[in-house]
Amino acid sequence: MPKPNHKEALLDAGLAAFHHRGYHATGVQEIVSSAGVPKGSFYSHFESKDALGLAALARYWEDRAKARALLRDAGLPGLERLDRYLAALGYSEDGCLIGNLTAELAQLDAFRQDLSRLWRQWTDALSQCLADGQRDGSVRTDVPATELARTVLALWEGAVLSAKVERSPKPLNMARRTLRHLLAP
Amino acid sequence: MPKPNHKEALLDAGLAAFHHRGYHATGVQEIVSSAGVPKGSFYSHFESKDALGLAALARYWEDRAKARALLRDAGLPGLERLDRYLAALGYSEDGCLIGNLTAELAQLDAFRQDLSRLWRQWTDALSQCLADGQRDGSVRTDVPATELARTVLALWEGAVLSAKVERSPKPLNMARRTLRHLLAP
DNA sequence: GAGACTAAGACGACCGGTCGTATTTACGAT
DNA sequence: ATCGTAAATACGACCGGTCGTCTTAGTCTC
Repeated sequence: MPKPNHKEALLDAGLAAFHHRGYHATGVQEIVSSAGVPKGSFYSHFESKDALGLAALARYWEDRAKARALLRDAGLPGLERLDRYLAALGYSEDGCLIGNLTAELAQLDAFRQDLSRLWRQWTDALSQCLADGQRDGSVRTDVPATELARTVLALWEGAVLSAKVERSPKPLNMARRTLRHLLAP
Repeated sequence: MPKPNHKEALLDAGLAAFHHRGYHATGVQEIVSSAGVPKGSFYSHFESKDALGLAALARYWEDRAKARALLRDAGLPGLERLDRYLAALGYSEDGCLIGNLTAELAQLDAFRQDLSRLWRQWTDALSQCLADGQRDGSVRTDVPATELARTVLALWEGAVLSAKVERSPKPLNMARRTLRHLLAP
C-alpha cells in the first residue's frame, strides 16, 4: 500500500501546475519535483500523465463542492443562492481549471468525455438552483431553467477568461451584475 | 529575399495547428511538415515559435476583419449589426483561437500583452457598435456601452468554449438569443 | 570573390514512460 | 511472537523519442 500522502502530494502539485501553466506546458518531472516524490514512483500512483490530468480535474470539481452547497441553501431565494455561489467561486489569476483545460484539451479523446461530463454536472447544479428560483419567484420563468443555466455558465467562464487576461476580478463583478439583471423576473 | 509563400505557408499551418491542437501540444516540426517547408528554414521566417504564435493570433484577428465590418454597417440598427456579426463568426469545432490561447498562454510574458490588446480591440469594436445602437434606440442605455461590450464578449467566448466541448453550435445560438434579450431596450 | 540567404542535421534539454533492483509488506509455519 | 519467504511496492537510472534552436555547409546573386 503506497503512502497516501505521496499520491495526494502529486495530485496537489499536478493540479496547481496544470492550473497555472496549462497541461502540455507542464512536465511530469516538474510535478514530481514540486511534490517531493521520486519520479520512478509517479507511475505507482498514476497510470499516466493523462490519468493525473483527469484526477486533477475531478479534484478541482470536488474542491468546490462546498461552494456548490450554496446553490441548495433552502433558506434563500434561488437568485440569491446563485450570486452567493459565484461570489464563493471568486477570482483566481489562473482562471478556472475546467475552462482552461476545455480550451486546451477538449479535442483530445482522453479528456473530452470527462470535460463534457463536468460541464453537464455544472449545468445541472445551476439549473436546479434556477428552477428553485423560478418556483420561489426570484428567477424569470419565460426561459427554461436549463437554458438559463447554460447562459450562466457561459457568461461566467467567459468572464473568468477575461479576468485572467486582465488580471483583475472586475469582469467577474460585471458578470454577477449582469446575471442579476438577466435572471430577475 | 525568402519566398513569400513559405512564410505564408508556415503562418497558415501554424494557425491551423495551434487552433486545433493548442500551442504547447504543437511542435515546430509538425508545422513545417504541414507547410511543406524545410525545418531549417523556419527561423529564416520567424524568430521563434513564440513569434509564430503571436503572428498566428494577429492573422486570426485580421482574418475576421470582414466580419467586423458588419459592426459598422450604418444601414442597420446597432443590435442587428451585432447579431449579424456573431452569426458571421459562426461555429468552429476548434473554438476561438483568441479564447483558446488566452486560456493556455495568458500567464506567459511573451503572450499576455498581445492577448490583452486583442481583447481590448475586440471590446472596443463591440462597444462602438453598441454605442451606435444606444443612439439609434436598438440597444438599452442604462448600462454604459463598454460594459455591455464586455458582457457580449464574455458570453460569446464562454459559449464558444461550451460549443467546443459539446461539439455543437447550440450554445452559440443560445448566446445570440440571450444577447438580443439582454441588450434590447 | 563577397555577402546574403537557405536548409540539413546537430545540439542540449526535456518528454512520458520503463525496468531492474531495492525495500517494504503480507502471510504462513513454527 | 518470531522468522522465512513470497508478493507487492517503491524508485534510481535509463530508454527512445521529441523539443526549439543553432551551426555550418551549400547555393545564389551581384
